[in-house]
Amino acid sequence: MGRSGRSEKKKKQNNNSNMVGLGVGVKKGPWTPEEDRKLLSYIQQYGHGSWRSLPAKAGLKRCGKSCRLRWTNYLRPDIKRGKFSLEEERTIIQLHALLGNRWSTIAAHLPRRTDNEIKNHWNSHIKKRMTKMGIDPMTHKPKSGTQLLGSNLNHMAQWEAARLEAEARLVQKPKYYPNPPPYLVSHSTTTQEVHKTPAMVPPPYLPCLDVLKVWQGTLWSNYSINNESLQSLISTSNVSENISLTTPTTMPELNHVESKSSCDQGVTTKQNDEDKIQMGPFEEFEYPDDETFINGDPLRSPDFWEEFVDLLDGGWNSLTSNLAMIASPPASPVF
DNA sequence: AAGGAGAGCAACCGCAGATTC
DNA sequence: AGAATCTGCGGTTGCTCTCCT
Repeated sequence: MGRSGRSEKKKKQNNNSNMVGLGVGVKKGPWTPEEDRKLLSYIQQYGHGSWRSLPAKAGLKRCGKSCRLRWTNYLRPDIKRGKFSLEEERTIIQLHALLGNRWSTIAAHLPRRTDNEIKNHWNSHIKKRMTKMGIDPMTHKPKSGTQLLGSNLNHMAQWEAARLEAEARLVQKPKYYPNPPPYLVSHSTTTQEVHKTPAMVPPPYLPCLDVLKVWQGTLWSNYSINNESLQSLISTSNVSENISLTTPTTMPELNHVESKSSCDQGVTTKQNDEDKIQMGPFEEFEYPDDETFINGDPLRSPDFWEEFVDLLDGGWNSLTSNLAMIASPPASPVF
C-alpha cells in the first residue's frame, strides 16, 4: 500500500480530523480500570455507534480513537489473550509468507486474536527467532539465498494472497450481527436493547483456507502425526458459497490433527448446516500427542529450517497438482 | 541492593480508503 | 463532484517488568 502519493490537502484534512477531540483535557496513556469500566458499560448498553461522540457520552476524557483502540484490542469480550499456541504461530508464519505485514488480514484468520497482538507477537518473538535461525523474516527465505518459490509458484502465492485477503474482508465485513452475543443478551432486557447493542462478535463459522490447509498439510506432514490418505474435499465454507473465489473444490482432506487447527475452526467438510462446527476457542486445541509434538516442535528444531524451503516448495507443488484437477484459475485474481 | 539492558506489550501517530454531506 | 469526516491499518514509541551484572 503506497502512501507516498498522499496530497498536502489530504494531510491537512487528516490532521484536522485527528485533532478533533484532542484538545485540552483529553487524556492519553494507559487506561485505568475505571475508564475501562465506563467504556465497557457504555458499549454494552448502547453499542459504540460513532466513536467520535462516544467519549463524551460515556463520560470519558479520551478521544474516540483511543476508545476504539482500547475496545478492539483489549475490552472486546471475544478476544483471546495470552500465549500463542504453536498452531497459531505456524498459521501466522504461513500467512505472513503469503501476505506480508497485513496484520488485519492475518488476524481475520486467527479467531479471537487482534491484529495488534499478532503484530506484537511477530515483532517480539517470531521475527527474532527466525532471524536467529538464519531465516529472513520478511522474505521467509534462508539468508543463504535459496529461492523459495519459482516464478509460477510466486504467481500462485500472489493469487492465494489475494484470495486470503478477500476472505478476510468477507469475515470482517459484517461488523454487526443480527443475533447479539450471549454476553450482551444477558445484559439486555428488551428486544429494543438488543438491537441497539451492536457489538462485534465473531461470525458463526470462519471461512476455510483450503489452499493454506493443503499447503499446511504438506508442510507439517513430517511433524503432525499420520497424515491420512488424501481424500477429496468439498469446501462448504461461507466464502465458497457466497462469493466466487475460484477456490479449488477438490482438495485433500486433512487428518484429524489439522482438522482441529486454527484455520479449520468453524468449517466442515459436510454440507449439512447442522454439521457445521461452531467456532471454538483455541484453548480447546489439542495435539494428539502433545509432549512428542512439543519436543519435536519444528519451530524450535534446528532441522526444521533446513527443510523449510523444500517443504514450502512441496506445499506449492501439492497445490499446483490439485489445482490442475480443476479448471485453471484466472490469469490474475479479480475480486 | 542498585542500576543498566533487553523484552514484551499497550497505546499512540500518521496515513489512506470509505463514507457522508 | 468534491470536501469533510469517519474508520481502520501498519509502524512506532515509550512504559513496565524481568533478568543480569
